[in-house]
Amino acid sequence: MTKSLKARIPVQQRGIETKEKIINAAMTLFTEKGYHKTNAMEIAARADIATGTFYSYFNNKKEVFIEIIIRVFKGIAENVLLKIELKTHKNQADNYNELRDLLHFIVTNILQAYRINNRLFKEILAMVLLDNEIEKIRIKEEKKVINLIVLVLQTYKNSLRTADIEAAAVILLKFMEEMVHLIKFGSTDIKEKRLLKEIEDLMCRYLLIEN
Amino acid sequence: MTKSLKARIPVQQRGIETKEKIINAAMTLFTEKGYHKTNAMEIAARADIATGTFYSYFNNKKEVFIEIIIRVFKGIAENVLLKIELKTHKNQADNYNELRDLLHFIVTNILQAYRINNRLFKEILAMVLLDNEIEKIRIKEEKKVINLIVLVLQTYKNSLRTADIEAAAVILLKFMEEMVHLIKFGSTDIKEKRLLKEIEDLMCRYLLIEN
Amino acid sequence: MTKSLKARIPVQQRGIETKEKIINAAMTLFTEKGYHKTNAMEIAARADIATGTFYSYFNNKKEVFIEIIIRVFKGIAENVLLKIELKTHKNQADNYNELRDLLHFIVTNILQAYRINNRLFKEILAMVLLDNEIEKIRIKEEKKVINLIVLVLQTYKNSLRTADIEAAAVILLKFMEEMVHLIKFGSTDIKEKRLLKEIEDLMCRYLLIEN
Amino acid sequence: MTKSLKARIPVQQRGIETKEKIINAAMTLFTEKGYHKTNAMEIAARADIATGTFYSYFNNKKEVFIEIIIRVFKGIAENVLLKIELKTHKNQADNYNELRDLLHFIVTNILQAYRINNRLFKEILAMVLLDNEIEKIRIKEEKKVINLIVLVLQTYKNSLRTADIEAAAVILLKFMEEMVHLIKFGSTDIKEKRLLKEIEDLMCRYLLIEN
DNA sequence: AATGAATGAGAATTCATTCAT
DNA sequence: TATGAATGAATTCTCATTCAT
Repeated sequence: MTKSLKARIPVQQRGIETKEKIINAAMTLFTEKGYHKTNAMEIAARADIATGTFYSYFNNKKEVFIEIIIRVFKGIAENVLLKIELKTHKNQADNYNELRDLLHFIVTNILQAYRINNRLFKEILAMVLLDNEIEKIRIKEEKKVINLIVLVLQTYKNSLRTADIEAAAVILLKFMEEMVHLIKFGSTDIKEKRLLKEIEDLMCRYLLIEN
Repeated sequence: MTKSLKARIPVQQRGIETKEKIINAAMTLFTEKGYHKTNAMEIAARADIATGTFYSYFNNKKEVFIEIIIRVFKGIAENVLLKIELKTHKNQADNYNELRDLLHFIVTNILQAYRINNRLFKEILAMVLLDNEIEKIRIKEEKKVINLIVLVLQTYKNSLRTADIEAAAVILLKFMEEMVHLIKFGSTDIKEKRLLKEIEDLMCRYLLIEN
Repeated sequence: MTKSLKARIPVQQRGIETKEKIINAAMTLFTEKGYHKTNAMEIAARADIATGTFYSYFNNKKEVFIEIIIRVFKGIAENVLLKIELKTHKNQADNYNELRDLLHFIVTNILQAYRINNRLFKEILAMVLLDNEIEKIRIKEEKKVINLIVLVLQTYKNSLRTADIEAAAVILLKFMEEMVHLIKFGSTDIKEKRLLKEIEDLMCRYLLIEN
Repeated sequence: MTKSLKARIPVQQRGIETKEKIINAAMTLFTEKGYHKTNAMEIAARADIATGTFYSYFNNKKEVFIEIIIRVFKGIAENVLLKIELKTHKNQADNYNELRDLLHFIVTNILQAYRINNRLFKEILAMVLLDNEIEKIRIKEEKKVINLIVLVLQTYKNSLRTADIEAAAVILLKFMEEMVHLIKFGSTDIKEKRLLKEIEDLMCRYLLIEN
């Protein structure tokens, strides 16, 4: 805790590059062998720096992982949420088909954004479960997304079957997350297309008033 | 593989009791401080046996954890699935209200069965993500549940909106799992009652033909 | 194989000295109490370094022993073979007495080179028998010596009774080795002088044409 | 030492059979995986008895090995020495050819007697080097053989070039031992036939007066 | 006598982190 | 600031032997 003051915040170009090298090396190794089986010396070796240098930039292994996790979360957020926001604002009509379109667009974009390696992603999910600090980061990021979903849903208020928008937002987010994991990393034999159809049907039937 | 032959299979009553003591001690410690922060010597100490004795019954810490995980899975399965099966067969009419009742019954029972400690459960979920061997066990258990869900859904075929029962079963299971985690261990401020209402609504609207 | 990459190759003077300290400490302990009864922690303690430091330079106890064995082999080779080579090239006449002189010179020099401690030597011999990797090193070194003996014998071709120089070289090497062990570490009561006389007689009678 | 009183000496047929089972199991395992890598529990398991039973018959692992070593030594002695003794006494003439015949007979018989498995034999040789107790047993057995060789040589006194029969006996025994190891377990590419010719030549030239 | 469960000291090894140069 | 050497507590795992039944 007090220690965290120690880690250097690079200002010079060289320092920034070194930090970047460390993060990339760590990411490669976490992907290859997992977080727990990677150690600081290896990361340093892979980044082509001395062990001591590693500890100039990060106080410990976990800090690098947190940095990576934040980037992954941010990466997905930036790629997906932004697009959704834009799409939403362009698409103000509130009839069934257009909303169905929007939901399709969202699911498709999330799936596209999950370009992350299976192994690394599992490591991140596990770490979220095992480490309180990282769990908090996840919750914080999640809150942002939930807020956005609430906003989007409110835009279409009149077409919604559901009154409790907050609860619906949480449930929808969790559902979509789980579905992305199922499609991307799941063990089912069912083809993506079939799953996607049911997923969209489920969301539409739950959310939208049909005529 | 070859090593696994080493683990002793107790024949005497005394040995069976010792193995049980080890499993209980391990479960307590995994719950208290997590799997990764518990070591074999501690488990032995808590079980009031020698370190060597631990290694007579299990080749390593992971093996005890697998034993515990299997028991947890089995425990949930036996407590929930059985009830569902019984309920299903008693309730053959296929009108909307009765099916809604059944879904309510299922969700309620799953929630009741998840009496497991938060910490231990997170450790198990993390382990499923991190360890292939344990992932396989999970997948195997999951397949059984999916098959049961398929059976139940087929019983109510005529009342279902959904044609693709297999896909629906997988999606429903994942959804319910995630919702249980959300309610039991989630970080949302939304009260259980509100969430439950939306969860049931979602499932009914997705599955059932309304009149 | 993959693991062997782990062992640090010292670049700084300090590291080189540490490695040397470890080898010396190990040699002392193997001599004092034997290889099997010495453990890595003891070696580290004797070398005045931390246990971990030992494992920075060697992956395990065996690796230090291999290093020592190679040095012992090389030590004998350098001390003996070189002298023999020099002597051989100075001594080109091929009459009986000069050859007898040469054989005497060789045996005497080998005996002098075996200044190694009895205990350590037995440990090495045992290890050659027990460990394939070390056996291979021995065989490799032996091949070099046999080649040299073949060369020496060929120089004196005309004076030899034996046509099959390769077979003779192998047999002579094994014989000399065994005789050195007998004299240095053997349990016989017979005095070195008597043994040496017979050993030289044997070699001369076997090898040389008498007039 | 005091403990040795504990080991049961079986008198009943059943006990004798159990002891025999243990020795056979140990021999198999020492052959398969070496002495050091075999443990008491494994031996018991292979012999189909309980661990405790093992310790009723032997005070420790080494005792079984000693028993095996003695049997191996005795086995070679009985198969070889006896034959040599008989042959010697039948063959009293002392001319060159008959002695050469005898030497050939001896070498051939020793080679035949070494039917022992390579691995086990190396283990025994290593143990002789590493363990004083076992070394003593070897020395004792060797003394017997040396005495027999002395006796045989004295029988042919008049045909011998060598005056120092004791020294010659020791040297010859060591030489023959080494040659058997070379032929049986050695790493040379040279064919047995070539080696045997040189070995016999060597012994004859060393020992016998030629005309 | 036989069984197999239990012991526990001890060995090998790792690695996050600090420190001397 | 960078390097890489050093630390040493912590952990896993083994196995000869004893003991309770």
